Amino acid sequence: MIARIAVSAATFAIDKPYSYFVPPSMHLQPGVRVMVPFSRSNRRVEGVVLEVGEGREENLKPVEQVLDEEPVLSETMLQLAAFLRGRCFCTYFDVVRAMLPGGLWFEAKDSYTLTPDRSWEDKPPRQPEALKILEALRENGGTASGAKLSGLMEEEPFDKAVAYLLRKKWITAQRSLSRKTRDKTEKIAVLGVEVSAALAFAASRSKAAAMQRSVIELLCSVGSASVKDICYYTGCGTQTVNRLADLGLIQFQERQVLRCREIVPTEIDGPVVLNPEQAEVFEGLCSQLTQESPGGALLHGVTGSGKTSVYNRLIETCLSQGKQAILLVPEIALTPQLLGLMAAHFGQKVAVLHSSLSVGERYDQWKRTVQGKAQVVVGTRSAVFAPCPRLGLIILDEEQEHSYQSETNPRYAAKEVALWRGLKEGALVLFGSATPSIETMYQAKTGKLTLYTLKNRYNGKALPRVEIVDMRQELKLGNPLSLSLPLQEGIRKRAEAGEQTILFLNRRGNSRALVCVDCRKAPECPRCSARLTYHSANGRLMCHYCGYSQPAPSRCPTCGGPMKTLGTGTQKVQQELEALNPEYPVIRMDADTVSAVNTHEKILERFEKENIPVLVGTQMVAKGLNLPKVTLVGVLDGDLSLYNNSFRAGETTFNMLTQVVGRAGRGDLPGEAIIQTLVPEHKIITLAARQDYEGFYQLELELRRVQHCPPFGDVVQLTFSGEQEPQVIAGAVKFRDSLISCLSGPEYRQEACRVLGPAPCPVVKVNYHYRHRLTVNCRMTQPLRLLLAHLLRQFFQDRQNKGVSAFVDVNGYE
DNA sequence: AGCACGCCGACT
DNA sequence: GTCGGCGTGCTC
Repeated sequence: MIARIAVSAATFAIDKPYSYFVPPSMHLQPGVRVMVPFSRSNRRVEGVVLEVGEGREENLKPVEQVLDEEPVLSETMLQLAAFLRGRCFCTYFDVVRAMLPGGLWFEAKDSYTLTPDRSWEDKPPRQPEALKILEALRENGGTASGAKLSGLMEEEPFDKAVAYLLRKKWITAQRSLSRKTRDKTEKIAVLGVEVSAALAFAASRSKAAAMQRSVIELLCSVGSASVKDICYYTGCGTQTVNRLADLGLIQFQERQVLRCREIVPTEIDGPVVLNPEQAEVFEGLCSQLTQESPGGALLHGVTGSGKTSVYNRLIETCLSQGKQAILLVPEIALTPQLLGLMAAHFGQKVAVLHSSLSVGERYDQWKRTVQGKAQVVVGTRSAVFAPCPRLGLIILDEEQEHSYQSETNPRYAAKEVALWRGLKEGALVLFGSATPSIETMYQAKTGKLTLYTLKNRYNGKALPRVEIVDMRQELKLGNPLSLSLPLQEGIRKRAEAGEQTILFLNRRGNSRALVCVDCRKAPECPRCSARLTYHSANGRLMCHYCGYSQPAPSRCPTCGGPMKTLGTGTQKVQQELEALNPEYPVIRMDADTVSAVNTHEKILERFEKENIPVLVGTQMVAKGLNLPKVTLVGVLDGDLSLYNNSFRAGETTFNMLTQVVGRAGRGDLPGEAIIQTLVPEHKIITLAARQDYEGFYQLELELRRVQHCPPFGDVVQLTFSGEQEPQVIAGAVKFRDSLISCLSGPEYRQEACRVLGPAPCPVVKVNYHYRHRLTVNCRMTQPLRLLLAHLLRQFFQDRQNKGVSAFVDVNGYE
């Protein structure tokens, strides 16, 4: 018997099913993980069995070890892996890694043992590292783990020294595998000595140990802190903390990690009741669900139309047929209500996969799903791989959100995976949205998906009235503030009536820079071409791209001038408001006010309970809010997202505006929205103000048609990255040239491809890696996909591109 | 990528 | 002679 195996060590250039000989005593089936020898050195690597069959057994290496009793991947999942491998330009194993929970993986632990040959004691080796290792082993009773030994020195000399010692046969190496599952405890550091002794020690340390001193000082002032927090607040590495523990100054304790968010089941009174419109949609979906091959559907329902109730009833129906359902949401943190509702309705049958789950918990949920104990899986993107044995339904809520597209290898689109599984496993795939993406709506209009529409709000209330304010006019009228006169007036009126207003700044809300007042320069990350972000929580500057951190300087490093923080603008708005209406309290929600303690639910809770008149916030206030007393919503810079040059700029802006406007008037009181903009005549803005999705769709679709963008064409981005910028560019140019020359060949004649670039990525340097990219505007057909895969393989095999990596994004969001 | 193999210069 | 650096080629 031979087995075809996807091997973890295979890179993109050499990835394929590798054949291995199955020893007669071994029982193997597809989907189990194995250890196999690989490459000339026969190092043991992990693999997944793709198929088992007869074949020529000569010259094959044997499968060494079986890691699972039962397959961890079903036949369908293996097929899906093969499909995604071709789609995402990645290896089999990249996909397998995405499909399985982290807790299933094994960690190789090396340990080393002294041999009886102690000749080195008389004639010590010249390399100091080698001697250090030998002595450490002797002290430790002859055997020690690799982790402990490598902690004594830098990584590279360690590897060299070990290789040398193995060659000399002075030590032997052993490798053991253990489950990576870590429990949900956290390492807490406390002082091991008196505060005065610790401070004395800190003072006695040399300048070089500044980190140790700041750790001690931190612990003296707060008593105890988790190692993670210590690293965050002082900027030290874990090795500094460990060093202090070795010196006896601090001790470690284990503490149970508090689960980030316990899901609180919503109070529900009886079963979900649908209004006539919902009932009609539900009937349609239900009959589709019970078909042999249900296909896909799009539920387009205005904000507040009660899509969730339809999901709920549909999941119920699915379960009653003895099948399982997957509900995908863009971001777990932003959908507490939905989670509560699911927990209330389905109780123990729900498995929730959220990002703050520990590896072990994730593994438990995965197992419950495999065994069919969890019948409803709720989670983010990766939950689309949930191993449901009898899948009946996949729902993607807020289908237009870009979090459904993976930005790391494998760069898969959850929508595509959902459709593939639906087709293969006979499950209904339902996309839901108030503002469907152009591509999805196009599919619905052309009959690939069945379209269902909910036109009315559940409570029968009209959508908010929207007013557009021309900010150029405001300037002419002599109003220099970021709040226009109509908005000021609106806020005042609501406050007097005891109602609430939300002001929305169209920013990501996570970047505050520190800028020099004199020379206007902001400190940049030494590893990236990006500004450092100021974190007021620890008074440090941090880099969002690579994690670099340094203490915030009080003086400008270039000119010595005073430094000032440059916020997201929320602070400025707050100040304006307080100057205008000193009697009304205002709360702010942005990167600066949201923290681990002051979570955004807490801020919202305060806003609601204390009936604070105004909430000013960034994008984080836009989603999933249901606050009945909010009757006015103001968007301060409605056009901002129009100015990025992605083909989705119009769509993003329209979605954002619709979403924000929909926050007003959720209760019994009618809502109103004010959009401030510098381009009041812009079609996207006026359409959003009228809440005219259909008009927006027609406009945008025509634009996409002319630009050959989805759904009419594809935008492929090939990104090249490496430490040597000229080499990266040269590699990209070479790739472009061979792509162009291939495209001029006869078999690609009819493919109208435009190849642009290479151009530097918006952030050129990340962690010392320069990134440049090519943009290909084309129709992503199978031949073209194969061509790109072929050229990529060629690229990776080219010695001149050593140290340069490349990846492909199809219709990504950057 | 990772690792062995082979060729070449340096040093005991 | 032996050690270690570096270029080359292969991975069932």
